[in-house]
Amino acid sequence: MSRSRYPSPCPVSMLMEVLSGPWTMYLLWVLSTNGPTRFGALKRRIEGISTKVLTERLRMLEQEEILYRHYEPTVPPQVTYGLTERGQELVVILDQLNDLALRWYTPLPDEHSPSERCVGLASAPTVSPAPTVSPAPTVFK
Amino acid sequence: MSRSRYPSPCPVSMLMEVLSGPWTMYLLWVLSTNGPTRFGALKRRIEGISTKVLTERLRMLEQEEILYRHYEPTVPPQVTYGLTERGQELVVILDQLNDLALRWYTPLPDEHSPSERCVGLASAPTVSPAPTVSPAPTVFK
DNA sequence: CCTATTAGTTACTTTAAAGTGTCTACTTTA
DNA sequence: TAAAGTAGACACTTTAAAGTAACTAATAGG
Repeated sequence: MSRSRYPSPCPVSMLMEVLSGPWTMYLLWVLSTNGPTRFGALKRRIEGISTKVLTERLRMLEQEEILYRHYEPTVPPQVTYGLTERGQELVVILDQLNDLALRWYTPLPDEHSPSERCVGLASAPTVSPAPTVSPAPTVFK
Repeated sequence: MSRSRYPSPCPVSMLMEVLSGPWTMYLLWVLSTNGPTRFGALKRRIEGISTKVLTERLRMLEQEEILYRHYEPTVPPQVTYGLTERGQELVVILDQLNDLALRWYTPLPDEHSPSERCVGLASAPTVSPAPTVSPAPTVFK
C-alpha cells in the first residue's frame, strides 16, 4: 500500500508515481480552480468517477500532504478537501506543463488564443456505448 | 492505440497520460543525462525493463515527437534514440518537478546537500525473490 | 414511519497493462 | 560450423488496478 510494486529511490519517480493514474491530475485541477470542496461536490464535478476511486485518490493525496481533509462531525457529516501548501506548489508546475500541453496539443484554432487553463474539462471515461455526439469525455489515464 | 481508454480533450491530461506508466520518466531521464543512445544501451542502463516495454515506450514517445529514432541499416542494424526539441522542453519542467520531489522526499541527510538530479537511479522492478541486499530497484509505476 | 442525505466501506468482477519466453534476419568472428 | 550480437516482433500468462454494486450510521423532514 505504501507505493506500488516498484520501490522508487528516485524522488522524481516517486512524485510521478503519485500523480499518475486516472483522475488524480484532474482532481488536483478541480481543487485548484474551485478551492476547498466537499466530497459530494467533487464527485459531482468529476463526472464518471466512482466513489471508490475518488476516496482512494483523496486518501493517497492526503497522505502525501498534497491536500488536507477537514471532517465536520455533523449529521450527516461534512468533509471538505483542499490543497495544502505542497498542493499549491505542485499546481504551479502543473500550470507550466499545461502551457506546454496547450502548445503541443491545441490545433491553435485561429490566432492569438489566450493560453487558458485546461479548457474543455467535461465528463469522464465511458465503458458504455455513447458513440453519439455525447459530451466529450475528459481526464486522462 | 491512439491514447488509452480515456479520451482526453484536456491538454494537461493528455500529457500526463503520455508521461504516466512505468519506465517512461526514467527513460526520458536516461536520455537527457546521457544524450542519444542506442536501443541495446538503453536496455542495459534501464536495468529490469523488458524489450517489449522498452519498445512500446520508445514508439509512443517517438509518436509524441518527444524523442526521435534514427535507424542505420548496417548489419547488424544500429538504432539510436534521442530527445527532440519537445523532449528538451519537457525535461526543463521535469527538472522542476525533480527539485520539488527532492525537497519533499529527501530526508535532508545533514545540511547543505546540493540539489542533485535524480540520484540513486539503479535497477528496476523485481517480481522475483532477490530479498537480499541486491541493487535497489528504481523507476516508478 | 419511511425516505433522503452524506461520506464513505466492503466484496466481487472485469480488463488493460506488464511480464515472460521464443523466434527472426544477417553478418562477423572464433 | 557454430555462436554471438542487434533490434526488435509475436504469442501467451499473470496481476494489479479499476469498475460495479450493495450496505452502513445518524438524523431531519414530510
